[in-house]
Amino acid sequence: MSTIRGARERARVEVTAAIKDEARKQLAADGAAKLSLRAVARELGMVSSALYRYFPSRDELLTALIVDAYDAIGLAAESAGTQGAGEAGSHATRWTEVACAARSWALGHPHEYALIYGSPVPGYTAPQDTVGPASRVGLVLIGVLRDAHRDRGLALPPLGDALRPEAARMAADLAPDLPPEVVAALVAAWAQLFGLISFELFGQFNRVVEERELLFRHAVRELGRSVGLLPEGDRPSRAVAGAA
Amino acid sequence: MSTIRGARERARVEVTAAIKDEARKQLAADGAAKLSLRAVARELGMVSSALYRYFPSRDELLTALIVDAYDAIGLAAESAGTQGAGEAGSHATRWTEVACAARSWALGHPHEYALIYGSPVPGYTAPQDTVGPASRVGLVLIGVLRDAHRDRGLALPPLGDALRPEAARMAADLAPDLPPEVVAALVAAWAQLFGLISFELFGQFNRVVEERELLFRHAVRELGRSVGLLPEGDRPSRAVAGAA
DNA sequence: TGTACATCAGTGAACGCGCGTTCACTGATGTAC
DNA sequence: TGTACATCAGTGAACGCGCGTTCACTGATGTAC
Repeated sequence: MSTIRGARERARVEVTAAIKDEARKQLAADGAAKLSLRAVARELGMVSSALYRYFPSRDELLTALIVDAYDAIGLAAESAGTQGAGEAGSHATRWTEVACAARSWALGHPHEYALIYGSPVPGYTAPQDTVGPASRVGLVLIGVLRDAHRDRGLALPPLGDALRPEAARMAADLAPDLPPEVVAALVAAWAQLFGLISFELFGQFNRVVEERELLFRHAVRELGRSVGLLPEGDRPSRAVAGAA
Repeated sequence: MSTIRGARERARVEVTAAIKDEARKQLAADGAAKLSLRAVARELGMVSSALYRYFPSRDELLTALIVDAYDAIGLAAESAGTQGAGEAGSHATRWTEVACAARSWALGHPHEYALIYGSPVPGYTAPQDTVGPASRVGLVLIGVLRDAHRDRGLALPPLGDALRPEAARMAADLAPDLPPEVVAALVAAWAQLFGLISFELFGQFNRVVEERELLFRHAVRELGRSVGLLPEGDRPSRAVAGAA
């Protein structure tokens, strides 16, 4: 699997990584639209046509960067989500930690974040390879709610008639063990979480919000409430039956 | 003010509009990064250098499009917000209507939306002219809450110590007549609203959400609750004193 | 009302630039016998 | 262990393209007297 056979293969892995690193550097400097194979090659001391041994086109390089970015923010969320996964009663805290991990990664990698959560790159359509990595953060959030539901149930009022079938469909797709109203709220909260991050990163909070981390934590705590999580210490008022 | 003196001035206004229209068309076709003065001129049957009589540079043209886009979505929100502004008890409905108007405009003008709420255009820094228009949607939301607060008060638990000073500062800046906890919740809700719209527009809901309008309306209703609005018919459980 | 002058929209050529991609090639590394 | 061959990373030149911006110019529209 991860064993590398010869010097040639080893070199290939290293050069591929170097290309992506340099491309990421240029992404950070000029944004995705200005990412240029020629510039990457130049900086690496190669001739531009040499890159075609590693990526068949500029778009494929972009795709690789997108997949890496989804994986990176997904990994950040996952490690924040598994820490303290055992301690009961801290589900709201875990929820917040996951959200904060996503935000921290975004602040540390603004252009990579823009690549995946900003406007789609013109003329570029994301291939199938990206859908798995793209869902990792969402899966972590689902995991937190699953644990919370198992341990103490999630308190959320039932849905109106209109949304009920769609919520049931989404629940069947994403998390059959969670109540549909929780899944509907979760999908919305997922989008809203990235709304908070994007507004901060893309400058909409300039001259409006100063203490951005404080506001973020507050909003995320409320988002947790909106999916049925209760802050530590509270007990659900109308607990839904939870397994185990 | 709006009187146009001579034929020359009239022509200038018309050509300026034609340039912006064509630029918007190209924006819709290829995205902001590919917007090209030469292509716009070509399509208009002019020589590229002629555009410099109207816009001193590509960036200035982009700025004009950005301002127009903010104004357009702002106007959409405003007209949704003033309809039914008189009818008491319908504040939650107005809130939802404003949000739906923003979403509708975004769905109808996806590339202009991406221009203002997507990743910042590389190498482009928004000048001062954009900050006024950029705040119009937010101001409409503030207006709805102001009316709701005047009519029946807004029910929201007090803030924790950490966020209180920042909330007070934001309230003083944005809406001195609203309680700080409402202003803090509103700023977050504002970002979250656009998170919902952006996820839908930028494709994150592909293969996840089918009934997007239903989910949006549901989430927006809950967002209204998060800023202290209560759906029609409900009375606030712990009404904060409202003026008038 | 008529004339001299100023303003300004639009032209056309040019500058200098960087881009993605193809292709025939060289020479080093790996493989099969 | 040694040799013949296949693989493949990297070269260098070239193709064809579009871009933003400048500049001296022409000719029509507007203005002052």
